[in-house]
Amino acid sequence: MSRSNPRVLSTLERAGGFASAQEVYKLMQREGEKIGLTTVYRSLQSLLSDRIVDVLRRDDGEAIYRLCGSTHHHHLVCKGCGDTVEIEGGAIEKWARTMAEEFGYRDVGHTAEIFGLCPKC
Amino acid sequence: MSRSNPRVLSTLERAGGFASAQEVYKLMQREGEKIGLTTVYRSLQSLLSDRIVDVLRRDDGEAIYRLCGSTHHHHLVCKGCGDTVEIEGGAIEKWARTMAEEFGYRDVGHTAEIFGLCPKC
DNA sequence: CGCAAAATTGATAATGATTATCATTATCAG
DNA sequence: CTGATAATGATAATCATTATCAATTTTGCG
Ligand SMILES: [Mn+2]
Ligand SMILES: [Mn+2]
Ligand SMILES: [Zn+2]
Ligand SMILES: [Zn+2]
Repeated sequence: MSRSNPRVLSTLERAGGFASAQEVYKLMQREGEKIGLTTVYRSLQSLLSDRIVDVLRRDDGEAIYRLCGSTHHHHLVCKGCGDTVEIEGGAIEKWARTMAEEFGYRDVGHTAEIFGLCPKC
Repeated sequence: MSRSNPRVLSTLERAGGFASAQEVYKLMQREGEKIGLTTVYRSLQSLLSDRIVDVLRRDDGEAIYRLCGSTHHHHLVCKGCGDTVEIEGGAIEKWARTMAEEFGYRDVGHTAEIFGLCPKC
């Protein structure tokens, strides 16, 4: 299919935190990199399916990406400022396995996210 | 500035779980209700700011709404046929509260979903 | 009741992110 | 080198959401 363009990953690293496809694209343009918006979208999708990056949604619905730690984890996201904490999800993992087994589901995965207002907000 | 059209809330109630603005609109059309898409969007926004409904995002970014008070539950979804089971989330609720408290987050909500292959698939 | 101000409505257009096309270009195996 | 295959990116299409704005309904008061 298609591989991720390494310059996209490098740019996302340099960005530090979360960045949208549009933002990564503009960043690369500003730094004189010659790349197409399509390639940025494709690369981020590829990084996502390879679990190299995480994706979240801004309040306006725009998808934002960030480098992901290697271990499986979940997020505690601030509704106010978007600040994010990576948290451990042992209880969730067990819950997902238990529920799946109870209803005979196989090949099971899950999503879980907590959102609220951080201490600063 | 503008109030929620009560028929929108009534339709969201009847829908049972989550529904997007587009879905609420189509539902009302199918049932012969005369209403504009704009009013549906406006009403859901109003219900949101009045804390009558919660909003979440689908994977594709579409905003979905649900009644705040309705019985809270989670879903076990089949990746093959789309069949869905509503499941208890007690373990999740506790996990969410614990994590939020640990990091000082207030006004906390969460999302959680399990997906896999159902016995038939 | 009249009637004008204010609120609601909804058709329509505009916005903006994301995705689909598809021809061009780069890369690779033999 | 050469044909095949993969990557690229300009462009157009999609689609949810939001902005406009004129028409309609409701409200409040003499
Ligand atoms: Mn997990
Ligand atoms: Mn829950
Ligand atoms: Zn915050
Ligand atoms: Zn199934």
